Amino acid sequence: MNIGTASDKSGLPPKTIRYYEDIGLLKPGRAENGYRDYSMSDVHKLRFLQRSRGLGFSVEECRQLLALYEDKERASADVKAIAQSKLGEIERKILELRELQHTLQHLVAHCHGDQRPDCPILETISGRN
Amino acid sequence: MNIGTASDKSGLPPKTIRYYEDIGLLKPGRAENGYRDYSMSDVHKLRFLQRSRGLGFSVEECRQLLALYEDKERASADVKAIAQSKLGEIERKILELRELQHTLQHLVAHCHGDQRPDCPILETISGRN
DNA sequence: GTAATCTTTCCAGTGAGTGGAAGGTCAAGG
DNA sequence: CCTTGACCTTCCACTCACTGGAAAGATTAC
Repeated sequence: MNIGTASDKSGLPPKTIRYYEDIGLLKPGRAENGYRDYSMSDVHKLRFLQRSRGLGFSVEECRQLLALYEDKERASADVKAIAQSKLGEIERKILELRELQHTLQHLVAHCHGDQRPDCPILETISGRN
Repeated sequence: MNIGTASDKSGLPPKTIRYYEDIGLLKPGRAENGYRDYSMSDVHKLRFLQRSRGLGFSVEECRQLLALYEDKERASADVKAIAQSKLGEIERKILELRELQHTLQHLVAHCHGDQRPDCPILETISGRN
């Protein structure tokens, strides 16, 4: 199938699919006319990439995951290690996000919402101390 | 203080601090010798940038967030509106991350982490379950 | 006094795409 | 058969938010 169909089936834009080929993630066949020709197996890999990128894995991590996916003798310990390190990152991000949420909530709570320019929280945070 | 100290205190690399100056996020003073000279107020802004960037806000969004601290002449109603819209974004980000966290936690919990070839993480990513 | 460690500027490269031009191909309608 | 429009191809440039490195000047430590 052509790249457009593969794009529809995988959820990845054609540009991205070509980019993934550029960086060696998958090599589809070529039709007589020079068009890329995607097999169902290629589409499965594209979907795999689409999902794992969406889970926050970097392209390099996706390359590793894809290799493990393709390798029937893979060790699931490798996959687990990658996923666990991602979990650590996610947790840190959530904690930081909550901190920022707190800061902004204070800001909003103490903001009069009228035309007066004074805002005690702004003054504090902008480093008067 | 010099850029190195500001870097230590803010957690941002000197390169990034200079970049933020380049794109007009903050303009430190200059010492006699031409070195950038950071005040505590500058350091607070840098720390704020460090946090908000780490949470997925774009530099343009950070510019707006920073304006909440800097622009004391702004009608506080505007300040409040911007802060509240950012709060909405933060909440959505937290929810998204929690979903991702749940998915990955579930997958890690069911992954044996041994040499057996079946791995629920890969199976899920590849979309057959 | 000299070596190590800043700091400065500028230029180039990264990751992960995205946009657009110039041209080749294909299926449908008149 | 011809044209139109939707595809497809390559290539080059651009994005964003940095990051690395070179060359040169300033400061600090022994």
